[in-house]
Amino acid sequence: MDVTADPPARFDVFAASCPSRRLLDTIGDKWASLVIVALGLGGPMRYSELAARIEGVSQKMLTQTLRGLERDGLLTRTVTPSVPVRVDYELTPLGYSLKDTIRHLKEWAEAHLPEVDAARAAYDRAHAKP
Amino acid sequence: MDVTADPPARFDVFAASCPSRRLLDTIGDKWASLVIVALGLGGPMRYSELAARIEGVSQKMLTQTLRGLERDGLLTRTVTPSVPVRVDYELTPLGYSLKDTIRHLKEWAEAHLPEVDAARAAYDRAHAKP
DNA sequence: CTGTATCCCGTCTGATACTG
DNA sequence: CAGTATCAGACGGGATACAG
Repeated sequence: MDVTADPPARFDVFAASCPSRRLLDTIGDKWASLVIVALGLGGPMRYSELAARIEGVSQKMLTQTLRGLERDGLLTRTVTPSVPVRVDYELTPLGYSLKDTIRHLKEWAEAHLPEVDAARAAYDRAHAKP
Repeated sequence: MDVTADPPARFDVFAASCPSRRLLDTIGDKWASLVIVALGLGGPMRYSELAARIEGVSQKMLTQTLRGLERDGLLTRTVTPSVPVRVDYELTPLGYSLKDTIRHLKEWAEAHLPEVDAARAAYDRAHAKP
């Protein structure tokens, strides 16, 4: 291995190529974060349970999201070849660690979202068309 | 104040109408989070400084992002009517508190992104076309 | 310097229909 | 049950031109 070729070790979030952008891709994904929270709450869940629990997600988006999270090593997909088939999803330790991080977001939201709402209302009032 | 009328106090992240979705809209927004980090790092910054610091952001997106954050009460916009005009942006206390939350994300990223990369590589290898 | 206004294309998403 | 395939519409976001 060539030690002279390892610039990616440093993080520069402002660089377009910073890997941290990919984390935001996951966290920011509405469905991905909901899947993580759901699995973090109640342990393994079946496909259909997730579909029922997460309001508004389409079949396509759920599948797509699960594939992405599986690829990133955040959850495992277990197929039981019964009839009909049964597929369970479960967070990996990596997935659990991310869930804890998401919990910080949740706490911030619960603590400060009312302020954001107030700020929005004030802003909209000030900029409303007369 | 009418205590009988406060159902929104409970959070159900799985409900389509949950206010927490709006937090993800902000955090997940690539440019919004970068603006917050940038301002959290070096105090107030001018429009042009932000544009220079945040690699790859277009004029349109920067302005749009700043307006959104201002509306949410996360930063203030101060216009100095000189010639040419000067505009400074600064985090509010609310914005600073969110910055701390984003820092948790950053720490997770630095600690675990290599694992995600490894997982992706393994997944892609396993699913590659032969 | 700091925006606003338009055009426009690629991506994302949701329905719908079909399969192992 | 748990997906895959396909298509059309909505939307984000960049490039460009122009204004206060």
